[in-house]
Amino acid sequence: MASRSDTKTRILDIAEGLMQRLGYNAFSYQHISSQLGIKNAAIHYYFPSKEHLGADIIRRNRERFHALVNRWQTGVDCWAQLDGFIEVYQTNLHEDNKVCLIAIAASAYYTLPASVKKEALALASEILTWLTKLLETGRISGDFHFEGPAHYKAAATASSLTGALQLARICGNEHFYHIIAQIKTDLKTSI
Amino acid sequence: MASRSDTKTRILDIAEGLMQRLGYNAFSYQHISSQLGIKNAAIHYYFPSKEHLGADIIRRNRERFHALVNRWQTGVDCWAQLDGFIEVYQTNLHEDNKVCLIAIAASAYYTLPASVKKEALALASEILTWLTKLLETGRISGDFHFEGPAHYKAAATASSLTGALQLARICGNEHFYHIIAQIKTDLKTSI
DNA sequence: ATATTTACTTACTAGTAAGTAAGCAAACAT
DNA sequence: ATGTTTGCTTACTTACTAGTAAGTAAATAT
Repeated sequence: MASRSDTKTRILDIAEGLMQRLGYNAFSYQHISSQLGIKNAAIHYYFPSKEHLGADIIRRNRERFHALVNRWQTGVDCWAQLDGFIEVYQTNLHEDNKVCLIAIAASAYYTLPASVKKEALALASEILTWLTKLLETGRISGDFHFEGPAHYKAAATASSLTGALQLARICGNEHFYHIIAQIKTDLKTSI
Repeated sequence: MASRSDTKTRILDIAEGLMQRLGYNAFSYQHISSQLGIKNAAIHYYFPSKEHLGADIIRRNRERFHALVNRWQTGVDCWAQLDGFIEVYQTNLHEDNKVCLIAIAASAYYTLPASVKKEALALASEILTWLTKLLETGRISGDFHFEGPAHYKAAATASSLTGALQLARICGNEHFYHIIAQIKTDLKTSI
């Protein structure tokens, strides 16, 4: 008998991968159960509905993001933090061209159960808040160069990263690296 | 008896809206037929499979894009062209927070039939090619300011626009306008 | 006037989706 | 040793999916 947390974590791992590859509406309990070698109903034992599963997947992603940025709280320089953040997206690219959960949630938004929408908003807000602070701090310290409100630049940068993974799927992975290079170039360009 | 082209066009109109709102896997023949007041099988008469329908939706979008940019071939200035291009996205935002077909195709990419993938690639490539030329021309004429290869900047800009519609869904429409403002600000920032 | 094509509808199939109820063996608690 | 909880499986339901085959009334062609 596997321990509760083991199976639950394995379900989340597989479901997260499927969600990022296939989208919210195209992945199913059957995909998960067949990959895990258990039965469909076993997933319902841990996640009564797909809504619970979907919300938990995004929640876990949020927690991972918190853990990441908390490690940087004390004196990691701006460019290193930006690179660390970009690395998350690059890892998704390398892991079977996964797309970030915000893109997945957004494109299926009007079919999502309430709690999944809510988690998606929390994730997006937390990323934007953090990125805004990073950009503002970096601009003050002279590390980053851009005009306009920092939260505009944060939204533009985040949406560019989100879009980069999507464009990479359709047009080829090199487009991801081109976009990263451009984001960095733009932040280096002094006025 | 409705004429062939009337019904076919109406199917495409409704299906396109559903695809942009719900995603490729969440919209169904039943959604279309009930909205149109016809039967499910009538759609199969015009579009034997969902693959045909999906591919035709994207193809029509490509043709619309061609028609748009062809009107600009003779001496419309760079900023007017960029504004015209952005307006397409803004129209999607206003029409029930539709997301662009590239985002829809990307997030469901690994569930898409071959011909739909192919059309998505064609659409994305054509947009990137056009935008690259516009940015390069604008940089030479001194209208746009940016560093690095024009096709890098085109990819970054296009992915930012694609992402903007998605972020708007989750976080609120104001984010779309912030991103547009930032894209324009960045292109005005001289070195 | 007759034959054929067009634009559908009716009625169906096979597959898959999420979700549930009941049972059962192993682990654990007392 | 006994009872209870845990972690599942078996077996099922309801709903919906794309897709098909056969039929039909109106429009068109000859």
